[in-house]
Amino acid sequence: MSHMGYDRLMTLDREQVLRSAAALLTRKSTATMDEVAKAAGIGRATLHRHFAGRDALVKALENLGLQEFEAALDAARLDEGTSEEGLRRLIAAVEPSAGLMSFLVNENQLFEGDEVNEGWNRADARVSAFFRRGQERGEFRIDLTPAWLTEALYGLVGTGAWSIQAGRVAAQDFQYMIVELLLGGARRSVEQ
Amino acid sequence: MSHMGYDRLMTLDREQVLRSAAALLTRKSTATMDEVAKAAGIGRATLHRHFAGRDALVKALENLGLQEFEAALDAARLDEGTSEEGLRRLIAAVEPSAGLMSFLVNENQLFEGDEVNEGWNRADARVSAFFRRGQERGEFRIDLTPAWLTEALYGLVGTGAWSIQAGRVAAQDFQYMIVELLLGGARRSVEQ
DNA sequence: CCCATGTGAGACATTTACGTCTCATCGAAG
DNA sequence: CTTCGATGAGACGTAAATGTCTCACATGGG
Repeated sequence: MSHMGYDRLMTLDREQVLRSAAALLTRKSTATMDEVAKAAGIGRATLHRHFAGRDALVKALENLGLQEFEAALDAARLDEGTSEEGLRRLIAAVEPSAGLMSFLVNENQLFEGDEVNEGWNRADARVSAFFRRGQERGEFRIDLTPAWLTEALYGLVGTGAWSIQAGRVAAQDFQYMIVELLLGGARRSVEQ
Repeated sequence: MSHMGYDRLMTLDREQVLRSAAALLTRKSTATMDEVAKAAGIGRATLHRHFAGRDALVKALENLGLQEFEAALDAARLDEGTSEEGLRRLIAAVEPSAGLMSFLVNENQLFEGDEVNEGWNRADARVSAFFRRGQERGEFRIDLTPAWLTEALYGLVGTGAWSIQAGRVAAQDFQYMIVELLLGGARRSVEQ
């Protein structure tokens, strides 16, 4: 077997290339195909053999990110236990993909009407439904819309990933920082 | 008088060009100089007369954003009243510049070691000091570092601006969404 | 009325990244 | 050993954006 058009099965090579591309593009979203290739330790020609062009590469990254995020949603088992427990599991499951998600969150500005977007709409719906469920259970406040909480979750994950990457916060605090801020906010409450 | 090198005084023309450039680049960070010019309703040549090149344009935007953010910090009078009141004033004061800040937050990834960065370090220090002061007063929880709260504030402002721009949340909710999430989080607390 | 300044339109050369191609090499399977 | 396939290096041609330049126009002041 070798590399083929289908993207369901992907060789380890292809996956590793995507990994390093994600790591690079997270830091420098305008990186050249040549830089991407060098970062992956392969030649530019080989990169083009794997991905028809830059668009194809970005689309592959979107698919990978979406795939990982949906896997995280599955792994988080959002409907088990309290909403807080579900959220903690989700952030924990998402942490390995945070860098990639950070890139995609900032990049998705450009894309519209793609079929990829449909996939993200599904994921968004799952997150949004999770927050709504939490509201209905009385575990989440109802004056913040599920849509906003969803966006805020993405934003905080991206910010967290970038802050760690920039060395401004400690990597080990990723989950705690995000979950605690998202759940409890900065205000010091009596019940704590 | 005409346009001159100094940037402290700037003609209304220059300022308006920067405004529209910010509005465009917030939506499409890779917009062409030609697109920026057309968005500003001027010719590409004129744009180049005002700003030596794309780098100069971006740097001018950074200066404008920094200037506006520092003005917002001043206007917020962070040391008056409770920390919560200060934060509310800051978010309110920052709202008009949220789009520009959203652009800069995502763009600043690239720049390092500039003199602009020094300006942002000053601003960061002010925000961070504000959170630290709130902690010392017992108004903010101490298990979230001032550095992280600062980053989260930037991230949430950017996310809020983008979410509104994308039509996913209502513009009128900007301040409330950010302040309430940043302060109180999503958890429904007994005391409310 | 005339002139000076700023402007828009567009031509032009340059740069840069892209995408394609060729060719020599390396490695593994037969 | 031989052969087939994938790779790296690099040489192209191409497309797009940039930055500079010229020129005609228009507007406003002297």
